[in-house]
Amino acid sequence: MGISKQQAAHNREAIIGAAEKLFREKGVDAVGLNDLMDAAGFTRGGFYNHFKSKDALVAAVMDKAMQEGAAALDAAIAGSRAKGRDPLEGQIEWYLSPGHRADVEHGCPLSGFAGDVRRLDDAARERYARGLETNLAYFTDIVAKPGESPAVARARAVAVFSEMLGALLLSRAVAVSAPTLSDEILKSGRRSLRAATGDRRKGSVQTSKAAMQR
Amino acid sequence: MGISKQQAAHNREAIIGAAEKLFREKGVDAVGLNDLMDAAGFTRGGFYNHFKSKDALVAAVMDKAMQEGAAALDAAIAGSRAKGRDPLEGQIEWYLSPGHRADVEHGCPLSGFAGDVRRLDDAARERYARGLETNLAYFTDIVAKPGESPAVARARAVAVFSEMLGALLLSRAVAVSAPTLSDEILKSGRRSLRAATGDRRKGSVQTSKAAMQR
DNA sequence: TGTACATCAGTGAACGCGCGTTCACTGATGTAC
DNA sequence: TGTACATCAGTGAACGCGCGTTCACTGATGTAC
Repeated sequence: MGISKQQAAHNREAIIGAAEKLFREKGVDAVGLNDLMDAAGFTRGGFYNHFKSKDALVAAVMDKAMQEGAAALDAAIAGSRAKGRDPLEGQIEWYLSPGHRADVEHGCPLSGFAGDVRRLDDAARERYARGLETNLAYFTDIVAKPGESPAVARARAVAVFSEMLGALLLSRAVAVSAPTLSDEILKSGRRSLRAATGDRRKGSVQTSKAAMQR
Repeated sequence: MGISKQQAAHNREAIIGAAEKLFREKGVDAVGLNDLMDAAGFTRGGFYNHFKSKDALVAAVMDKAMQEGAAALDAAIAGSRAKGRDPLEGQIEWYLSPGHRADVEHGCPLSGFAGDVRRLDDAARERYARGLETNLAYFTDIVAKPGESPAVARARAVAVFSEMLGALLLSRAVAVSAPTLSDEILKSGRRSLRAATGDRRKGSVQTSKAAMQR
């Protein structure tokens, strides 16, 4: 079964794609290479033509997830600005929505892998940390208030994102066993974050312009 | 090797204790019954004299962890009050401390199991949800401002705890690969929560109420 | 441009290993008389 | 109170299974001439 280089590269991406989906859904440990290769449409043995080991795949998956996450955030911010809406508000509404709670697969990778990272190997953990750093840079941008020092904006970005991620994780943790509580967590998070960031909008012309530049 | 009923009950607790430690540290999936029974000081086979299955053990461990967590929180609140200190501030300082970040084993079980819950079986998930509910009841108590409606206090409790848990999880996720960022997350969380709850003492009830309602 | 051959992605059986669980066995504990 | 026996916690070998990984093999692709 000879295969063109182009096709091979395409197949490699298919494996990473299938892995990302399964890893987020079931956890890295719980997904076997057998299931994985089946899902990607190949037989077990071919895996090692593409990756040195399962750990190497995990690192590649983390890379892809973080890159996609950053691209999605970037696009969402640009979209909000194009419509004259506040990007931070848009993020909060989406992040703490029932839709995002249900869609671990395509949602924020920082939340999707939050439970696993601590136990993954060095390469994967490093990529996660880099992804978080990128994410916080975006948030520093969109939480900034006019005249605020970068350090203060950054600190608020960290706090805001912590609350978003914490609420989403707790909400997901009890989504099946306590759906009412799960909804309540999302709702309280949305309200609290809206209140904590809402005063930013008054005079936000300056903000968004400044934010655009950096 | 006949054994007294008392000794047997004691041994059962030893298994649960060893399991709790290992589950939190390595994750439920990653701990085999072999390792587990070794750690508890017994041979593999005896496990099934005490538990129907690994899932049954997981539920028992979750029970114990949540019970201990609630007891510790209760004691900490009582301690703070006895010393005339603010229990919420005490909780925030402890929760977002480097010590708690490092001590997954004995720390807050809601954070320790946050990554695993979604994938555990019904019994374990239910106990986690009940533990979270208990925890939020305590927090509603300690975040409450004079004259505040219970619903508003509850919403703030959920938001405050979400931020605490999110910051702790993110901090732990990058503790090895990005220690500076990890420290920064704890620090920003402490500051943000102190600021958001500090006005409670000065009795500026009106302001915060208005802020929460919208 | 056409032929000969090396490359290498994909196959599927097999490897050793550790998993969760079962089992026959043991012997002190706890109970019935 | 003393004896006879059922109970059941702990033992350690064994079960089938799926894991991550290796391997010899295949055949179309890509390359050298």
